[in-house]
Parts: sequence; C-alpha cells; structure tokens
Amino acid sequence: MGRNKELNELMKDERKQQIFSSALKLFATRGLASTKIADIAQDAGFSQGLVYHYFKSKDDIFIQLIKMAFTQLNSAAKQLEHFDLPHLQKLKIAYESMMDGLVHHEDAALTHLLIATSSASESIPDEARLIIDEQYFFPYEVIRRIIEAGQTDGSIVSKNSRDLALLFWSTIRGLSIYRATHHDTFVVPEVESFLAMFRNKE
Amino acid sequence: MGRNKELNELMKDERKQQIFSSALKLFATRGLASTKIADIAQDAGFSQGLVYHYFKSKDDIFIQLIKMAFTQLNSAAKQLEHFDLPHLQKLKIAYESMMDGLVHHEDAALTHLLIATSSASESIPDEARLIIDEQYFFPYEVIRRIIEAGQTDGSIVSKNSRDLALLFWSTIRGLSIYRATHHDTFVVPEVESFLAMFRNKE
DNA sequence: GTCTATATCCAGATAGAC
DNA sequence: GTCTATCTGGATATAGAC
Repeated sequence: MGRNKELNELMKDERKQQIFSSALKLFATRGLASTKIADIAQDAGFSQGLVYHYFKSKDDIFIQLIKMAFTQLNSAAKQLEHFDLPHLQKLKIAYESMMDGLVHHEDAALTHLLIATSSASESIPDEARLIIDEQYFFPYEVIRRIIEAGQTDGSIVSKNSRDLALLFWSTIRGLSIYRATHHDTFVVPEVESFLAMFRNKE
Repeated sequence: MGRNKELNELMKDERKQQIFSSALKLFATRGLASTKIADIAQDAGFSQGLVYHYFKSKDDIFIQLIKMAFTQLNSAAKQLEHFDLPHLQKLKIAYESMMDGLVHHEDAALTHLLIATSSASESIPDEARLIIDEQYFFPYEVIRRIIEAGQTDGSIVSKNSRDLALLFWSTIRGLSIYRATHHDTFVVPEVESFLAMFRNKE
C-alpha cells in the first residue's frame, strides 16, 4: 500500500516531467499563445484530456515553467558569486558554461530562450509577469557585483558597472536567440572576444 | 476624377499606415498569435471589419511588416557599408544610430524587437519564414566585411570575423529586447564598452 | 469606405465511461 | 489514470446595409 502510493507519486512526477519537457520546448520555440494543449499532449505521447489531470490550465504550466527557469538561472548566478576564483574568471566561467549549455544541453538552451522571449512579451499571464519582475534583475546584480569587485582589484575595466552588466546579459540573450534558429550552424564565439568588453588592458 | 482617385489612394495609404503602425506595436510586444485583429482595429481607432478592406488576413499584415522590417534594416546596412569612414568608425556609427533608434524612435525600437522575436519563432507564416531565411544574414555579412577590412588595416582585432559579427548582432538584439520591457530605465551602454570587443589594442 | 451582424472554426476546458 | 466526446467561448473572416 505504501509502496503503491510511492509508485503512484513517482508515476505522477514522471508524467509531469514529460509535460514540462514538451511544454518547455513548445513554449520556447512557438510561444504560449501558439502552443495548443493538444500539441503538448501529442509531443508527450498521450491524450490531451490527460494534461488536465496534472495541471489546471495551460497558463498554469507556463507559470510553473517560468518559475523553474528563473530558479535555475538565479541559483546558478548565486553559485557563481561564491566561487573562489578571480573576478574576471567568474565572467569567463559564466560565459563558457552558458555557451556549453546552449550547444550541448537542449533544455538549458530552451530555458534561456524561454526567459529571453517571455520577458519581452506583454501577453503572458499576470502571475508569470510578477515572477519575472521579481526575479529578472537578480542575475544582473550578481554580474554587476562581480564586475565591481574586479574593478577594485584592477582586473576589470573602469567603465560604468551597470552598463557592463547590461552588455553581459544582452549578449548572452542575443546568442540564445540566435542559437534557437541556427543550432545546426551555431559556433560559440571565442570567450576572449566576449571578455574583451570587461578585461582591463592598461 | 483623376484628383479624386489620387485622394482616395492617399486615404487608402493613410489607413494602411495606421494599421501597420498599430500592428507593428502589437505584434512586436505581444506576438502574432496573441494579437487579435480587433486589437489592431481598436488601437487604430476604427472597426475590425474595416481591416479586411485593406488586408486579406492577419498573416498578410504580419508578412508585409516583416518584409518592411528587413528592407529597412538591410538598406541601412547597405548604406553603412558605403560610408566613407574608417572601418571601426562604421561599427561605432552603427551602434550609436541603432541605440539612438531604440531610445528616441519608437518604431525603430519596435522594428528591432519584431525582428529579434519573430526570427526566433517557429510559429510564423511560411512566407514570413521564407523572407527571414533569405534576408537574415545580410546584416551579418555586412558587419563581417567591415570587420575584415578593419583587420586588414590593423584597426580591428584579429579574431574570427564570423564570431565578431555574431557578437555584434547578438548584443544589439539583446539590447533591443531589454529595451522593450525597460524603456523607462533603459540607458544606452557607452559605445566604448561595446567597441572593446572589436578594437585592436596592441 | 465604414460599420454591424453573423457564419464558421478552433482551442481550452470539462464530463464521464472505462 | 487515461481516454473520448462534448460544451463553450472567442477570434477570423465574410456578408450586407448604409
């Protein structure tokens, strides 16, 4: 009985994961409005009615995905900040690991894409907008703090740190979008070219 | 008679412009699927039935807007290439004029946003996808040629020119997206910070 | 040219059998 | 838990009056 219950719980999680996985792919590449519940169900391999056994609505799935996306990104940012590394190296690691995600981990690439496109959209559920507004700037602040630390020790250029953090994330977001439509030919730009915006050369 | 006809033509163009203007705003910020014909008509200030007097479908409006967006961007790129300026200066001018557009010209900002989000979307009309596929790389090639010329004369770093062009446009696209949701607080990053990716410091 | 009314279709969500 | 059938609402596009 206890065993069966646990098994059911597992199955339930399994199903939810399938739905999340299909929904992430479709929402990121086609958008919320163009993705039908039937598309998600079909991609996951079962009937569309079943989706409603696990989620109460399409918006509900979307909101939870947004929540997960920011949780992932922001916990990665938090980790990064506490690494014991020279400040410029942190920027390097951040770039390299995100680029590795874009190239080798489909879900990571889709998560970046979802964040980039959903943040810019005015047609998402209110609750999703709330989450974005609350969490959007955390990675900017982390990068900004790293930059300011690097400026103190002279390893990073003495430009406006807000500007530099904005350039950092704009470039990452732009690359995520490019990668979405051109994964077949996408080649990660050399990290040194990217880092040139931040490295202090004097 | 001839005069009336011309007047009608002008009125017709006027109406079409209103529709284009409203549709650009809505498609760029909310996406094709989430934008209703009724929204466009309401924004333009007339009934929804009238839209069909000027366009045959919602997709039709979208396709024409995509066409116009790329025409603008690509003719600007073409112009840039033929300016009589040092190569690095061309990159500077390109950045500055696009940033000026983002800050001061709503339509320019919306056009950049439309390109950034539509290019990444898999749920656009086939004809729009065709246009994008045909025209997308032209600005990349222009920037790449400018970079290679700058590398020849030593003003631009000797990194892979394809990488650099990709970084150029990714950053611009990322900034366009950021600006869309944060125009109130958007401050253009100093051009020198951006140019650091390209400038040859030896 | 412009509006109102409506036919038609499609997608989200629910009901209920198994 | 899973499926099929269906209710319902909303959006595109058309018809037709003015």
